[in-house]
Amino acid sequence: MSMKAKITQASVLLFEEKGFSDTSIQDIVEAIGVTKGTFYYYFNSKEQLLMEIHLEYISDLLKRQQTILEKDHLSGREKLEAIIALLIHDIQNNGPSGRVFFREMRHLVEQNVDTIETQRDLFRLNIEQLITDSIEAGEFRQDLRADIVAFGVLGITNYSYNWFNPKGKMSADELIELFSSLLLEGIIPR
Amino acid sequence: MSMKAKITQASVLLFEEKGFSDTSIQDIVEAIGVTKGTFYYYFNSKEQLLMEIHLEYISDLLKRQQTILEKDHLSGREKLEAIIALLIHDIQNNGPSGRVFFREMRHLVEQNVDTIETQRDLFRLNIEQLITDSIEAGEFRQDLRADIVAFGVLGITNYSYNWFNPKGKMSADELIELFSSLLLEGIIPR
DNA sequence: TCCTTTATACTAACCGGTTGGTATGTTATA
DNA sequence: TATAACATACCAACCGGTTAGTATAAAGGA
Repeated sequence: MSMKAKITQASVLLFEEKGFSDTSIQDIVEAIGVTKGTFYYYFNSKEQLLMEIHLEYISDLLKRQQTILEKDHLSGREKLEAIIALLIHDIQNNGPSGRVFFREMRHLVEQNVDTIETQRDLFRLNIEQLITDSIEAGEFRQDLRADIVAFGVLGITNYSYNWFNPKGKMSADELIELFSSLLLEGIIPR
Repeated sequence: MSMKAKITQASVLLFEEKGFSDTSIQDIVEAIGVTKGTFYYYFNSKEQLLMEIHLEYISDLLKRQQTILEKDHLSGREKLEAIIALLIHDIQNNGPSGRVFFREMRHLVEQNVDTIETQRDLFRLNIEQLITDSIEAGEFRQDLRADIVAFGVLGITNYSYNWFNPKGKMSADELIELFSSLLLEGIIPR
């Protein structure tokens, strides 16, 4: 693994554990056995490192969301389930990055916040569009508000980053099935 | 308002805006025009201040949840809707405190984290129990897992702290109705 | 009632320690 | 030998917390 990737990986773990502000660059370089000179050879600032972590996280999610949305043979329901699965599986593979993404965005400079928020909003608006289309197609309830449903889906999945342990008794696939069933079928018996 | 209350209020707003670690005690006392000595007259440490903010927030929510659960004439559905309303309305009244609660708990010392987590878990387990009872009573779907539904309800509502603006076009009451409908009836038409 | 004591509510000044960042020096590799 | 990849040493600024001291008010005794 390249030194830059080592620095990034160690940073994510430390940022997750202690937060961005309480993690010093000294902490980061000590974790991988180098010195501050090395850090500033690869990054111009602590903030730039945080920005790269954010960009990597959200652009990866957007790319994978896009491949789901392009699968025209899938129904709206199947696409929605696939996006839920994308996010829940991501806890397993990218949990630390996700938690840093949700918690530490405020420490980016304003321009970078704008960039990240635009991409984050795009992910949400893609879900909203999927729901709008499915409502129009008659597959989803006519009286739903697509924006609120999108926020609901994201709320359920993103909150899981805070409690779901993929190594626990319940597997990611079970959780995906349960959340999909809850959202699609509702709590009240049919 | 007492000086201690002033300090707490100013702190919540600053913690929300800049985060706990990036808010210095100097920032807090400057916001209300006193000096650091005043701060340490009322608090033993910055951490103690954070703990009091946390305690006030969660104990208030628990108390109000309890009054809902005690209303025996309400159905499970009505109780669940009342708890959703409790949390959404709280964004309006206690948004800053809520965001500080969700984001800054890690900065408490271990013993205090335990205390807060126990109360936070109690809030969730109360919802879980309500759902378990309603499933057994046949009011809710038999194939639901109460724990997952509780996490789902909390995910949807707590995530709203991050995006819902009570002063925007949509009112809190509208949002409560939309979320209740989504969770209870589901996305797929009946 | 007067005077002493004590409590309250602060202020100003300071301390040891840490921070992000920089300037410069050294080493390995191609 | 030139450049990439580091290490070393350092700085000015800032941090949470402490301390000594002060003005005002309340309480208590002769």
